[in-house]
Amino acid sequence: MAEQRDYFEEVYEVVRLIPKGRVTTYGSIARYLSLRAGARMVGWAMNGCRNRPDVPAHRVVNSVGLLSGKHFFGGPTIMQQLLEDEGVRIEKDRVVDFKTLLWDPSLELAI
DNA sequence: TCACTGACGGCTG
DNA sequence: ACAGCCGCCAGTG
Repeated sequence: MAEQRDYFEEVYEVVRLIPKGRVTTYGSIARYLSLRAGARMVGWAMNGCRNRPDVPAHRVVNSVGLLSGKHFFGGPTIMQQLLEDEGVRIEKDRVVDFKTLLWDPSLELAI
């Protein structure tokens, strides 16, 4: 179907705005877009972004900085390598200094 | 139609 | 700090 969920596109747009070397969370995106569906649907939206190379899904982690979606990158270390290549340190599938690197659209974009 | 699952998050003990 | 439970929406058996 040509008609994707509108919030899918909105999610992709926000994800594309994430600066290199920064990360954000599913919940932050959901809150920024006022998705009452919650973070789960953001994750579901990311599932559809696998066909979209321009969407840096690796910069999206869960609320504790855990690379919960690493297994969906074709390998258990792909997501980690992508992040480390941008200067984000990963330790035990978790973003180091996650709270500092967190890029919350609700704050940074200041809607 | 019901039940279970999932790239999550918040609340409670 | 940690573990468990519930709610949220969509897809699948």
